[in-house]
Amino acid sequence: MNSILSAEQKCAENGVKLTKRRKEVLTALLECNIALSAYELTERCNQQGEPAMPPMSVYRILEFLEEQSLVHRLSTTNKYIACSHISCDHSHFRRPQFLICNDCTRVQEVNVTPETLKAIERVAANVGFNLGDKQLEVSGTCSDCTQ
Amino acid sequence: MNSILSAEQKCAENGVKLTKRRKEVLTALLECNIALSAYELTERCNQQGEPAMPPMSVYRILEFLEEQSLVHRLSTTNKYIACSHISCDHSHFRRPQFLICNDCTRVQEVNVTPETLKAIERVAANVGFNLGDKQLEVSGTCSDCTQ
DNA sequence: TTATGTATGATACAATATATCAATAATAGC
DNA sequence: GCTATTATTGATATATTGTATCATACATAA
Repeated sequence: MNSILSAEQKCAENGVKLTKRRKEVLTALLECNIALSAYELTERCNQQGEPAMPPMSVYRILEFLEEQSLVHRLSTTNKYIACSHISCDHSHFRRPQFLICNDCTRVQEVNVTPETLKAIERVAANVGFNLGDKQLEVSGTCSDCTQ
Repeated sequence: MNSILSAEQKCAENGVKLTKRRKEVLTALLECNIALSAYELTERCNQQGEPAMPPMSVYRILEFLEEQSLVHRLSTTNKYIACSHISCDHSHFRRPQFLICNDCTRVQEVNVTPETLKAIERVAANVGFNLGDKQLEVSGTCSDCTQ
């Protein structure tokens, strides 16, 4: 649970706090290591002995964790996943590119390459569109499921 | 409403039918020219004089229209938009890339370029991931909203 | 210690999506 | 044309997901 320490530190730097409840949610996400919906995550939290966590709180906390870049929201699936870079030092990553497996639902986080970004930007610029995205989500079949 | 004719023809070729109800839904989408949620679309359909269309039917019909590539589902926003190529002859387009404006919600459909696809595939292949996606969705600011 | 802001609890409800079965319409085969 | 079969729609119930709101607790600074 080194990640929790890093997360705590990161929050401190931003002048916000990783409270007990927030830790619970982040820990649940880190432990399961897959993408979960808000309600699935609520269930997980409530399987621990802690006082019951209502979905409303989970939504609020997820919003907070996302602002702190501790979790990512996958908008194509409406699920949340812990950032795979929590324990890394350097705070400036390239935009994330999520590879979502249609079979096992596993999600891998890699970096959008400059070439990809450039290629997408070029097409957008053709019609005067300004890219504002922070992330890319694509689905397919992961290595485990490609036999 | 040339598009409706093309759509009818396309369905005929596939051995399926563009029924009255399906036409209603497709027409509503074509007329408004923006992306709508299933329920928003339901409302639109029910503003016409036709017998009330329940949401359940709209969901079913949207599924059908999507299979026929007459409408696209934007998974990042959970909305539907008419394909901008319904009246085109050539049936084989490149995968669509949707440019979703965060300000006015307008959606432009362009084609994913081979370079983009290649760039994304390369990164995916690095971790043994097989791309299965049919479309790309990115958000930002459209030309109208960029003053 | 009081005031102020932040975080959480507790409910209610809105919005979105699916399951299921009955009724109707279309079509093929006779 | 008539019946068996399938496809489509109607009708209803319910599951799932997400937000609004106000009260309470908690921390921190003055």
